[in-house]
Amino acid sequence: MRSVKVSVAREKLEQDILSAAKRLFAQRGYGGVSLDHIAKAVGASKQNLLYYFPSKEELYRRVLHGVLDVWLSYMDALSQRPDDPEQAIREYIAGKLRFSREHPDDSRVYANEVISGAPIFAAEIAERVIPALQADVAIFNRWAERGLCRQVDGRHLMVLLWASTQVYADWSSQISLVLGKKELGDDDFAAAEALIVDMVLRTVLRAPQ
Amino acid sequence: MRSVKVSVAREKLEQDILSAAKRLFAQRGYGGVSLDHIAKAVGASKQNLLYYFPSKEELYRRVLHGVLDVWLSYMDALSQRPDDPEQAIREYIAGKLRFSREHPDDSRVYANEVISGAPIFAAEIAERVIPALQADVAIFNRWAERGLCRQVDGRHLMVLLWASTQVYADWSSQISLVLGKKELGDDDFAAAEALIVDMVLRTVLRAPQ
DNA sequence: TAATTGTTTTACCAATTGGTAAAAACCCTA
DNA sequence: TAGGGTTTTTACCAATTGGTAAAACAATTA
Repeated sequence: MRSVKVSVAREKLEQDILSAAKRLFAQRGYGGVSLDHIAKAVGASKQNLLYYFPSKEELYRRVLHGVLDVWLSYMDALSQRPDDPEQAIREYIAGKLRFSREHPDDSRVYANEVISGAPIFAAEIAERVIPALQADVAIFNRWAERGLCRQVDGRHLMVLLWASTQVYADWSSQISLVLGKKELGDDDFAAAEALIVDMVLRTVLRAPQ
Repeated sequence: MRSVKVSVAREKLEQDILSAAKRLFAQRGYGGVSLDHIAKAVGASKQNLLYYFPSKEELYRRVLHGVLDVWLSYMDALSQRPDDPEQAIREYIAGKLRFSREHPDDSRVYANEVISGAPIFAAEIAERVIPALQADVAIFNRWAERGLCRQVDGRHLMVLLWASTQVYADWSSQISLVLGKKELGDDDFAAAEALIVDMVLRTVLRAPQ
């Protein structure tokens, strides 16, 4: 039976810490960030931060957990339209690009962890990502069986979809240079979406027009 | 007029340091690696390492420079076959996947740097990568003019090619989980190549069969 | 208001960080 | 074998690292 007011204030600071930590981990990776950096970013002391999170690794784990929540929430588009591959694929790609646009730091934290071999993440990926992926692969297979789409290796296709959408978050600094802009805009994401959708539909659909 | 023998020994250790540093930076990022880590990895002392490289940042710069050399060396496949888009694209994709296969640490160092906003790399990317990219884009445009291929946004297409090939180095830990293997094999890279080539050719070529 | 609980601050700690200075060891050539 | 340059080691350094212990402060409730 805890007090509501205290709980709210506590939750607020806890969230502030988590989001500051996410931003910094995204930019510099786990080893490149100190508790002091994070503490200063939220205007608290390192010891105060350690009151909320017992260790740096535990804080990082919490960040990762939240990142994975967001990541997975953009992954169920395929199952929403079980009878319409074209629309399902369109929405999946649009959703993943929206994720890159709206949650670039989540994408970067995820990428950093995976690049370093997912030392902390591996178990959670195996438990949460792989089943979601297998569900999506199964959907492709069912479409193929019903003649709604061509037979494809769903696993490699999903990898390609992840790669080509998340790159617009993770590599935004380089893509900006490539496009000659300070940062990516709506038009750039629209162009990316058009290209990726076009490519995937051409490859996956049975009868492209 | 420097002594040959000394120079060879020196070069050897210098290369050892560079490659150990590359491996560690690839795995943990710049901030996650200490000079002591690198020194111990090559069996030398930190101070000895600082005799060869004046500072950690300078060592990192040297690593980045080498990485970019390798990266760019896989980027000129398009210009090798100026009259045959299909073969040029096939070879470009095969080459980039070979890069992921043979130089995964180079790919990861590159990715880490770009993800963190390319604080040190930006200038060199602008100087060396962008021109190479523009050359490739120009090739696509010329093909389109001559009716050899469909009109596409070469910049986004190149981004997609980078993303979908390098992901097999940077995300190998996650892709292994997805494929249910301990590590990626020849067959996986072959499957990836088939899918990517298929998709790109379908999209880019004027008359797909 | 007193006691209790929850939160923040102060004071530490040993280990590690990137880096310097100088002495010592090594190696080649005159 | 002596000297001179090159390389490595030893000895430091101040700052920062993640983390602990306890005191001080604030808020809530009996």
